[in-house]
Amino acid sequence: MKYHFNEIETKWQKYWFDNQTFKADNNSDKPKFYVLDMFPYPSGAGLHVGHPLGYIASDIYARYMRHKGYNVLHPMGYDSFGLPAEQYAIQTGQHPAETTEENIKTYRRQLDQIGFSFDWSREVRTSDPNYYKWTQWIFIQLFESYYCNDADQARPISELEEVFVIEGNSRINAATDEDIEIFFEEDWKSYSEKEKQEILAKYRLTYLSDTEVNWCPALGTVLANDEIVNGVSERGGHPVVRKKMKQWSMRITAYAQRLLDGLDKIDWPQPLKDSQINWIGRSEGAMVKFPILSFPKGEEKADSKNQDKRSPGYMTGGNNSHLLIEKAQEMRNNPTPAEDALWQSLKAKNLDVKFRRQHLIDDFIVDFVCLTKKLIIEVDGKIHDSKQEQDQKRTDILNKLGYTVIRFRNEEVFGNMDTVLSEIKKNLESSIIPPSGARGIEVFTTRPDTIFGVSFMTLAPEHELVSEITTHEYKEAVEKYVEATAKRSERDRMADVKTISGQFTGAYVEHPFIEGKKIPVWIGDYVLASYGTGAVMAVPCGDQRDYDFAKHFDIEIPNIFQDIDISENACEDKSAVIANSDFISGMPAKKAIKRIIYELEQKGIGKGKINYRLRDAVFSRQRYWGEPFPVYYKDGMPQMIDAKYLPLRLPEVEKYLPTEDGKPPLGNAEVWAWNSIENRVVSNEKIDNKIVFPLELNTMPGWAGSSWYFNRYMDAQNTEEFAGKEALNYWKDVDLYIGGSEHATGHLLYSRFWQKFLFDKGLLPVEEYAKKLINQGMILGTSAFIYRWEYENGESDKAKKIIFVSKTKMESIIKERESIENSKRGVIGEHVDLVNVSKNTSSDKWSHFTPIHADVSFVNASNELDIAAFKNWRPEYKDAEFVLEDGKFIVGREVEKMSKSKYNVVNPDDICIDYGADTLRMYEMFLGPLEQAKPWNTAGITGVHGFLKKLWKLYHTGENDTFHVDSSPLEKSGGALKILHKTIKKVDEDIANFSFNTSVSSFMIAVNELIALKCDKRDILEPLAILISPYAPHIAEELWNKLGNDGSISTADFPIFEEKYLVESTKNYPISFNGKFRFTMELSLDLSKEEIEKVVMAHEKTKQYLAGRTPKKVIIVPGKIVNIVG
RNA sequence: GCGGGCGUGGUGAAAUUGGUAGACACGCUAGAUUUAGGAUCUAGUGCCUCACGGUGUGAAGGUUCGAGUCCUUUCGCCCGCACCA
Repeated sequence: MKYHFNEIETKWQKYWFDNQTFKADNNSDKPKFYVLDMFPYPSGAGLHVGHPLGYIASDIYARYMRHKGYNVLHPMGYDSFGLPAEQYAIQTGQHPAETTEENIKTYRRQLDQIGFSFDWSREVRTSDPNYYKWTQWIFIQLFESYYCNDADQARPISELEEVFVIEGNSRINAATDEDIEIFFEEDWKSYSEKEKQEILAKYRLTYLSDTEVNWCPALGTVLANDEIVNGVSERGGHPVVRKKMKQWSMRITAYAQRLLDGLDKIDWPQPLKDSQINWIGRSEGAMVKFPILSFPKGEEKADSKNQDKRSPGYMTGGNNSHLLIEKAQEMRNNPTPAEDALWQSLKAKNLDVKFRRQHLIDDFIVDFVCLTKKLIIEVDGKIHDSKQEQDQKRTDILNKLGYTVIRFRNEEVFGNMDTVLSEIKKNLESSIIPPSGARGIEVFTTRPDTIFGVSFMTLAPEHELVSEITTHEYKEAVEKYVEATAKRSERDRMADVKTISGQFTGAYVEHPFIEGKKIPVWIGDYVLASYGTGAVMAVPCGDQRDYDFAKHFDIEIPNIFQDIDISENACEDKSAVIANSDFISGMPAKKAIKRIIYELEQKGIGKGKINYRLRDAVFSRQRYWGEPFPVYYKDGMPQMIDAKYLPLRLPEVEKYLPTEDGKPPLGNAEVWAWNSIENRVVSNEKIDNKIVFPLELNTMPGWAGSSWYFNRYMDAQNTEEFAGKEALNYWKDVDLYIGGSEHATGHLLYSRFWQKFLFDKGLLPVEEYAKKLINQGMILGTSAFIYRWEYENGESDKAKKIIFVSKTKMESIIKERESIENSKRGVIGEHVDLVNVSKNTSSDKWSHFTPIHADVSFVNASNELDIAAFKNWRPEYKDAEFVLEDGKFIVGREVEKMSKSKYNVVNPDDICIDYGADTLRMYEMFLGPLEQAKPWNTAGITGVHGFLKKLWKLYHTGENDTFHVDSSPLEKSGGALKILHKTIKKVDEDIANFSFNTSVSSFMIAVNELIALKCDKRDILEPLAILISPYAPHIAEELWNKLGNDGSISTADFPIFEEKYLVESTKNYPISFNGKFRFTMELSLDLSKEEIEKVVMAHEKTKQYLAGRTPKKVIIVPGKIVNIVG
């Protein structure tokens, strides 16, 4: 009986479907095992032969684990929101849902045909409202949460509101926007509802913010960085501008450390971990604040009498100075009687120091301050009795900034000015803190130990302080520079690393440890606004970029390294000893860093800080085909739709393009407003901003739905929860996840973030969702090229025939041409005559060959082109001429990514028809290691197909090749048993190591050997069928059935390896001389070293190879090798 | 520049702890069989050499009785990040 794979495969696929063979139960006595594949985006092109590679591997694993007695969850679904369906909709008007539905049907048919053991009852589709309902729900949970750094977990936002009412935000340690300001309970109470919401947004784990995006007006959409090439759109080459847009962001940065720490707990490939580590980009260092010495507005009056002799003042105000400065002026002009009295006294008494009144310190207006001594004097009226607590907080903050605050009551000032003054004097004496303002430039540095080597400071041109600190003199130059950099795209700036550019601002900061040392502040585009604080302390002797900058602009380069020459290059070596650095001189970097951080913290001007490269993730897309946000806008502020009313379904639109005024496609929807009373979507006409409000027009990005789908599989039909507690606790996490490494810093990072968040909320039992992950390598295509002869020398190409030249011939023409070139004969070779091309007599202008992709389906295994098929492919090739070699046309081959445009796609459907699914499965595994990229070559498939035929034959040794096994008990002859157990052992090990390619080999070896033995024993062939069943399930089911078993083979117990069948009594020892193998000797394994030596030395070949010499040494490793040295 | 991975026949690749390099296949060669084959079977196939033998895992060193495997240097290819302070 022949191996009719098509019949067998259809039969068993139907059986599995009818019997729900692979439906997993959420309740079982068996241990659980969860095998997951990355679900595909169902594209219109269908699956090619590369896609199922990972699915086959995971299916083998899942089937193997079922044999091993596990309750296996092996689901599949579709990541069905996405761009191609939307673009197709723009072109054709067909609803993306319809296209997607069609594509899914194709996918399902293709997947079924390969015989996967998926539990389809748990299928998920991200575009299904029953699914995205829960994606929206998770979004709401994120909105209602903030990240508490003290508890190191996400907490409800309502907690914050409770604290704000009682004591403001000064004691909250949370992950927030950078520009968070301190406020007190009175402030909170005085804020409007909108202001409160604006503040809370800075804490929420998802928030709206103005984000710079790449806007392409011609395409009417935002583009991702990788969709832009050389400043224009990849598609169509339209210009792209940077534009600020209100976008949803995810505060993934809150989880940076935990995302890093979690990697230690999971068995994922190291390269993938490395790229996540790299992406998160943790660096340890310090924040240092350099006080600004400048001529800021207001301060420059300090010495207005003599413009040339202006001395720098200290900018001590905080970030809100611009709001407070007028008020301070007003207060200066209208002092209270007590303030006025004290002011007069302070001026009159010569205290040797300068006092300022109503001065800005951070975001406070203090009554009097001596900046050089950092002493603040406050004069309070009665009103302050009721505000003591608030005053204390203000004092605390000022103390933190290094100021001493002393407080007098109005009565004291009027009653006894002398006592007040002597008190002030006393404080001035004791205070020896050097001057420093609250206003300063903060920098992040990983090398705080090099702080004494700072000779300038560089700000990113976009830094917010640039406009404030630039002096009059440099204003024009700075503005010009800022404008010039703004014009260049981020990409240009990054690509152009070599050009050094920058501009001095005229401003100075003061060195934190060297009193009075002025450090010039520059701007330069080598500093990125988006990393750290957007400012660097430049240490030219310790950083090459700073060094180059300093050299270029002729800035001093102080050397702070002991015995290191920095005349040519900076020294970035951390092992250098610090010198010329006051209290850290002589220390190695590590110690110096510790000390500096300690000192910075003591002085309140800096602290140890861990900085991350990771940015918050922009979560808005200006697309139609994605999850709608469950958000409407009231007074411009986002409001969440109550979870009860989810899903918020995608509205119908007429056009899938953005609107003419640049709104996202959902702006075309006519019924897209939220009635907050009836809690339903209503027509836009009803918007009154009282009850009916506009809905969000953006949709969620592709990674929203894929960030939690693995949890949904555990309880895919649940309508009450995103997944039930019981199911979640049973399946817990993925035991094996297989997918591509291209998702390393996308899906695989975002999904870990969501998992951790949901874990924090107590909604999930584990913090990492996938214990083990394998990246399958890409299967590459083998493109076929044919070589087109290109005419030159001015003759009209169009009039000429299209001529293709067979590969070897083409190569020999080129070779010949080279030799002609070399000999400068200028005569063309005979091959050109053969193709009737007029001879080129000028040797400097050769015609040449252009390789053209030919569809691989026109090419056979011997690289011969089916010329007739090729001519029919394209009308322009109809009359083409072909120059053959030995009567054949041979194509060139090259390995490339499999893609439609390269005509090298191999369809699994064709393989299944020609060779069967079992052959496809085994061949894909046989190609090479799972994790490695490898080219597809259909020609090689015959080896695996032949193997399956041999396997079939092994069970069909009856008359006329009918099914036959010998069920009589096995005789003693251990040969077959040894083969079986050797194979069991190998397959067990290989599956444990995900080395599927080698187990296919061992099956081949086993079958070859069993055929040689003419083995027909049931005791061998039955376990063999189970062994092969994970790899080739259809043929295994058929054989299992023929062996007389009922039901599916899929849960048959996997054969158990027994060592006893492999025990050998002898070993064929390799005998080496000086490490060189010469011959073998069959010896008993019972022999001792001495006995082996004796036998080997007595062997005549040994004598022959020794040729009379006496060996110096004989190495004997029992059971392994004999090596004779001498 | 930084981080990671990989270099073994004509091709895809094997080689648990260092112990007979190239298993298993493809391809190729020869033969058998068949009306024919892209079917089946047999034998051979790293390279050099008629052979004896020599040589061989990108290259060069080293450790070792013994190295594809360990160490150092170096070259090439691929992937990720990229002025990250």
